[in-house]
Amino acid sequence: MELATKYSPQEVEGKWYEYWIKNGLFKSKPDGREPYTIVIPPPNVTGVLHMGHMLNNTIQDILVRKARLDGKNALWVPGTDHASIATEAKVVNRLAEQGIRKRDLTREEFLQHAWDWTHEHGGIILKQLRRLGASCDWDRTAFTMDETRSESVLKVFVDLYRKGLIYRGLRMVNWDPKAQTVLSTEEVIYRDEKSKLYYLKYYVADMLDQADLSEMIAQGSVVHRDGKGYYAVVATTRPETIMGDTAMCINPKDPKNQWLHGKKVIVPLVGRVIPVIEDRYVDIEFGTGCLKVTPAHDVNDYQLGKTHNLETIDIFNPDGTISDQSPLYVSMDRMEVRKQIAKDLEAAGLLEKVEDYENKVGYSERNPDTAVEPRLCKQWFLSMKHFADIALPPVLDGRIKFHPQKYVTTYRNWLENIQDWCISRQLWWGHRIPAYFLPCAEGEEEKYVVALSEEEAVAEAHKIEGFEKITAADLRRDEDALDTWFSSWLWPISLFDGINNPDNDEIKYYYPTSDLVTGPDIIFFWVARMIMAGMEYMGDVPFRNVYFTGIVRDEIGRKMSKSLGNSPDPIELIEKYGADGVRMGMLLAAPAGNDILFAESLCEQGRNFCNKIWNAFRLVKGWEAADGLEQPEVNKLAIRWLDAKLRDTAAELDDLYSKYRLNEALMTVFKLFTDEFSSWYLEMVKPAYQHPIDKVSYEATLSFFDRLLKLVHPFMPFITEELWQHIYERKDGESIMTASSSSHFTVDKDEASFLAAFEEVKKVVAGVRAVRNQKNIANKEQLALVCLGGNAYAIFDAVVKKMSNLSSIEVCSESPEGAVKFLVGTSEYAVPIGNLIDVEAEIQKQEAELKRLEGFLVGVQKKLQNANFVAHAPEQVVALERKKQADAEQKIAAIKETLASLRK
RNA sequence: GGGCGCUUAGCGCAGCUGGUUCAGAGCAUCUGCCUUACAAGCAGAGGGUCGGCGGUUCGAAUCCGUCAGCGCCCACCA
Repeated sequence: MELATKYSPQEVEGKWYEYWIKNGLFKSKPDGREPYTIVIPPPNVTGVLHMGHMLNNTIQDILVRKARLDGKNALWVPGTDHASIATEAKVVNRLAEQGIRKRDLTREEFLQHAWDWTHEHGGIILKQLRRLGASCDWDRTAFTMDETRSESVLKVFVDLYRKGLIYRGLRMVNWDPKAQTVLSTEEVIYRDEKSKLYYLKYYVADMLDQADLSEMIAQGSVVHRDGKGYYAVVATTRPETIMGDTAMCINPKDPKNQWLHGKKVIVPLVGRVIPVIEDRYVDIEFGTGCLKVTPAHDVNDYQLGKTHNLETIDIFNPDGTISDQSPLYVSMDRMEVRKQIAKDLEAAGLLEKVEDYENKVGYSERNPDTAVEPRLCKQWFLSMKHFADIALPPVLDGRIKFHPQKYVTTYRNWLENIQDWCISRQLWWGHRIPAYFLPCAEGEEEKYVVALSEEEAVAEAHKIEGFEKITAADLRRDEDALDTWFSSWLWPISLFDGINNPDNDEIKYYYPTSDLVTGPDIIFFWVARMIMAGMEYMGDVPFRNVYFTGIVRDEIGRKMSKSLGNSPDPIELIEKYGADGVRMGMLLAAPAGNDILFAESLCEQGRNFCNKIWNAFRLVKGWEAADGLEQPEVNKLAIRWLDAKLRDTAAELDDLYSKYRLNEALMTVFKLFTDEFSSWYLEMVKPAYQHPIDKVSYEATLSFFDRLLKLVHPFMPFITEELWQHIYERKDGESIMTASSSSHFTVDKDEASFLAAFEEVKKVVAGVRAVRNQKNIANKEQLALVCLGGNAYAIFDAVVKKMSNLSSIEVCSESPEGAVKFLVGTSEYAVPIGNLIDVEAEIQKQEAELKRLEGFLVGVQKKLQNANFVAHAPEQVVALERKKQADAEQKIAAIKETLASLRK
């Protein structure tokens, strides 16, 4: 086979991916083996692959391929999420482009558009994942809104309702005026914002008794007055909400505002007279200590309103414009009103001052430009106390491990302060809430039943007094859909149909899954809730380990985003560097939990590594194996060494995998291949040009290559499959993916010391090479090596000779003339180079080394002279220091001798 | 305001319960090589008072305190 000098992924990747699919190598079904299961964090069905997915899915694929190689029954289940709010927004936008407004469509028509869009764009992302090499069992591809999953969601809703954990209630919720739906508290993102603090004048409506007032002032009241009368000053960041003011509040303990006690004030511009109420909630220090109370539009004000029985005036429409409940600015946008009202207040002399102010404003996670509006509405909630109680223990006691562990604290804090989960959304794209309202008269309290189907709902309704005769036509199903996460939280269960069919073989075999790989940004949205659902419905954790990846950023640490244009297209990267190269690039910079600063140059490194592997293969495959040839000594040593080295490294890798230190595992594999295998082993056994290699060494090399490819495979599936198929004749359907490899590697004592000795030998070789480098002696030119006073590693002479290109290795007690000397440990070596030697330079070098060693010796001696050290430190440590001292002294003596001879 | 984490070579990082190989590998840099596997390569080399200060200890990158800088999460101060 003729091989190009460069690996070309384009010719290889598609071929093997097809082969894997054709042979059903990604498939899994329950059997007697140990299962290893990952469920994919389902990407948005209409999404496209971005760098975050690349990282996340590369990691999952590495884990699943490793498990497969270890002989486990590995399953990675793919699927997509309907992403209710995001997808609905996309569909609405697309319709808008076509001049269609959502509100002009019926629910059915709209859903038809949404499904069209889903079918058109859906699953693109899954196709892209194939390019990456993702070894998912595609036959199992699921969708959060497919039949099985939908049925599961509704069942769970009904079940939780019947358990009393789902309730419907009037609450202050977060409203996204753009998407026109309510959001959960987790979907609101608070950002610091530079804004203004407006100081508004609220004139006092009552007549003031001058005597009282004087006394108040004497007691510390701070009174404001101008030509139009007495007034209070209220500081607010939201002047546009004054139309909803129904009270002003002061702290009863605030002396400055005592004069307002029991009075009434007039809302500026609006003219409405509102009472001054008192509540300890008000911060005396903030602003003037006067708070305007708008119960309809602020969570705290709502609480105050409830306590003090205030009227609630909702001045906003769902789209964020001013409603007709307001006397002013009707149908203007709230943000416009803020600007306008400031001007109008100013003009009316009702604005005392404006200050710059920094505060936090909540934005919609899905519409980051839209400020969320607190709004009072009736919604469905899931009571969370119970779930927090069942979800906390498994994480605290280690049944679920977080990597990195620090997220345990985050998790706990959230659960301990959990709020009820608002699960209804005013959207159509999603699972429609299975609640049916019964007919009722205007103003009467709503009545409803919750049931899986309309028939059931009718039956349920019949049980209610007064509704015994009701028919399906009388029922009105709730228009709202469920929060997307209300389906995702069932994912590890619903993928195996564990809700509908709790005792089926699949759920029993695959649940709990093994590892979950996801970002810390959805720890509350998803991870925590899956644990809740798992504990509630399976009585067991949904996964054993959670690997939190970092956020993919660009080289200078900015988050990758479309608007910044700093996010490379993953598919283009794959085309440029090959999937294996990109996978390596992603992982190189990705320690668990740290953000990764992605740079294309990392993919280059990956591509280069592919070439390295490719070329090593070219070399080996180019050899001609000769039968009767005697095996050189150096080959025997090399083989013995690499065999041990491979087992040793494989053990190290297993350890790294078990700790999810995948980037370190990759680095270990990388060094194993480039340094140990290519630079050392291959160079040792490599026959002279156009000479054959002995059969034994050849076979050994092939088997080493085979073993190495398996170690590399989880990281770089394509190139490893390609080469693995070429090492030996393989049967059709065979694959490196499932090639057996013992997973327990050990190195005995003898081998360990052999490995250690070899490391010393490498230093000798490096020493000779350094001499060549300094003296500009070509590699072709043979040198001689003299071991002064003895050769501790004589059995490795063949190695040293070949790797340093030596004519001879001799043991002498004296250094020959004109030699450069170097030390490895305490052994001294000399390389005679005749008249090439530069005596002056050599003296300088040796003197520098002498100085360093003498300094080191002083340090060690100080330590040993310290009676406390000798008395307190463990014996071993003291012995070690003594050895250091002896070694240093020996080295110093050797250098002094060298210097003396140089100076002769 | 509360909580968590980080600060080690130019860069991004590893250094587990304090003491062998503790100051490390990778990339980048520099030097020399187009040595018939690979120049997308090979062989060498340089580079850090482990954020500052204080403490515990015979001994601290490692433990404790404190300060500074950075980051993340949570929280109803308008």
